Amino acid sequence: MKKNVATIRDVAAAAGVSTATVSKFVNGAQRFSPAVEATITEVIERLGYRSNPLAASMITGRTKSIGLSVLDVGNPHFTSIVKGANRVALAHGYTLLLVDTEENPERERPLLEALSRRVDGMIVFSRMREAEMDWMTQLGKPLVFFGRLTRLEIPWVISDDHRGAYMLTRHLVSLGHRKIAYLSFPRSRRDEERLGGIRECLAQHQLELTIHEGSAPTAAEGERVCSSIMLGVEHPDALICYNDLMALGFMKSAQGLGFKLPEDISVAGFDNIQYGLYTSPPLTTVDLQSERMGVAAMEKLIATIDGKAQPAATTIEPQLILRGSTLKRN
Amino acid sequence: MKKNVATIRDVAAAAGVSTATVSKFVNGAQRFSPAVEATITEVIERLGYRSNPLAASMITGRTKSIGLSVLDVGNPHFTSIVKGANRVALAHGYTLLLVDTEENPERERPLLEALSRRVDGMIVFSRMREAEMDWMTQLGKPLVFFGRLTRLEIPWVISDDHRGAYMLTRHLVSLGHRKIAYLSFPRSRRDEERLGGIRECLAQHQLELTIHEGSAPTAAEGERVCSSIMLGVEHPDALICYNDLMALGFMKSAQGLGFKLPEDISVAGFDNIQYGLYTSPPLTTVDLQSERMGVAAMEKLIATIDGKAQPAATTIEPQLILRGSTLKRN
DNA sequence: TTGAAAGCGCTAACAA
DNA sequence: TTGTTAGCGCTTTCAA
Repeated sequence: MKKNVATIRDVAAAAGVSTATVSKFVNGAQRFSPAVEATITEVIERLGYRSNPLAASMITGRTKSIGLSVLDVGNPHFTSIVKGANRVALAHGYTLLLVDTEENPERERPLLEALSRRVDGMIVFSRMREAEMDWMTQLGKPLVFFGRLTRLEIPWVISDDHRGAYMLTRHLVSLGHRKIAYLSFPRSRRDEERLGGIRECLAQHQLELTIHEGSAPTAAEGERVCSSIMLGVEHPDALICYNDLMALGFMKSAQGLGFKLPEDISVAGFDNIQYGLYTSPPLTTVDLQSERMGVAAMEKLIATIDGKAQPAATTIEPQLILRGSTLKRN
Repeated sequence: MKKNVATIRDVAAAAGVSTATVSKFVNGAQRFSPAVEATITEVIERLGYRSNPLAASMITGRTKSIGLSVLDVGNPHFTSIVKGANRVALAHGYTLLLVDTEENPERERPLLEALSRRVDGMIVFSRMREAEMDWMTQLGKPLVFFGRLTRLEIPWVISDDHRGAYMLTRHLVSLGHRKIAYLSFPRSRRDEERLGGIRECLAQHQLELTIHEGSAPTAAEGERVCSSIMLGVEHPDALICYNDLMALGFMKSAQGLGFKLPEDISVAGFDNIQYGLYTSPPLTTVDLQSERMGVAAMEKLIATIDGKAQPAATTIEPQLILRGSTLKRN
């Protein structure tokens, strides 16, 4: 596997035309005389010529690739976002530059700064607070952000977490639950929105909320906190988890402790990851439409790159998915 | 967010030195007089100069990015590979260009051909047969392939699927299973290796194998085929699935049909995806070490790029993970 | 230690 | 319709 890659000059020379002509031909920029067209086609084929995209990008300033930064591709929520974004990118001829910051905020800035020079735009999922994000707007590239922004002029895409949480809580209350607890993940900006939705609903019913703090949005963390939630003086009769992964871990651990689900406690999460379908009982959840979020973000970014005006914010409506992990109390 | 990006010339002019000097300084190519060093440092800082990686790549021919092509990021097996590969890439200063071919073979070639011009090397997961892959070696970039190759001179990384299948089957036989079935996925090159391992073991015990063909490596497919496997004249007492996803779907569906697992049928898969832990019963599986495969592939590729000699093949040993979905017969 | 100059492979006016 | 020319921003001999 070695070099000898044909350049546009080789093609031009072999075809007896100028490089400009070849360039225009390759980019389909105009029409040509049949003779020239035939020759160039033949020469390109024979030499196996392919335009060097780097050289082209240098001049046009467009790389036809888009940076996507997520917190953890291993989390199905983010994986779905990547899927959705990738599909749209592909359809528009863009390639995805993936960055997985692995929930490490220090990593984000240098990674994104480097990335920004190689892409036409970026889609960013971050744990940073808005006050620490000003540098992003200095990057000189179109951006789309996952999450609500109040000050920075970056278009964003969000799911309506508050509403989703409200819907879920309301359902739990209507099932007769009175001792509702929330397993939180305060590091996430979405945590407080979910908490807000839960609180709003509980307040309307004069119910209390118990909060247990989680320190990672993972199944392992759900397992870890389970005993402290379930083996206190009085355990909740329903637990809302920050996400499905935590719910999965919690359920497993609770069952290991001898609790019957959903009889002893109803459990629900957020994200509607596929794997919530395969637990026993299957997991009630709020579908945040992860893949659609990815699609929406990528569409918005590409439209911005193409100079089409875009509404700054896109909100995606969640859907409550009822399954066996939540049960009516009597 | 607009242009006004400082170039190396701006820095050189402002610092009163040549662009060559700035270039060498930025790349740490040599030592400088304190005066020059101080000035350049200051000017770079003041102008917010960052080297344009595209321009640099044009000359050096190195992009510091690596293409990774997988069949479906949504499949946890591939997600883990991406995780592993990404971690190594990051540690070596490389960025990942992700390609998700979505199990669509026609897509692979054009995608990889385009990709090859923007990266220093590629790691490829493909459903293509070796006979159709010659064009890959023409790409002029270092490659690493996931899967065994006999003719092409591309380094590869594999898990020992044959051995993994053998181990699993042997365990099932030792548990007393006699009517073993395999839910296959013939489109995958690894399917026959797994099949081979199963067959070898069963032959040693004079046992028959029933094969059910699956058409997608997904949970949905596992659900779909369940009834035809379980509701025939006589159902198997153990089912090995091509992968964990199919096993997850199968188990759910079987339980829906009223079967008790693992009493009525033992089920096992391949990959050791995280979610096999959260089913009831949890899934027995063969851990193919997905993340380690990603790590190995990336390490091998980077070593190749760096001109370090590498053994052509790396085989990763699988590990049998026993959980509740397989049970002793009596 | 520093600089001059020659490109890397391509595109984009502008002319012809 | 085709060609000339002037770079894009950077690295790299080679000479000073």
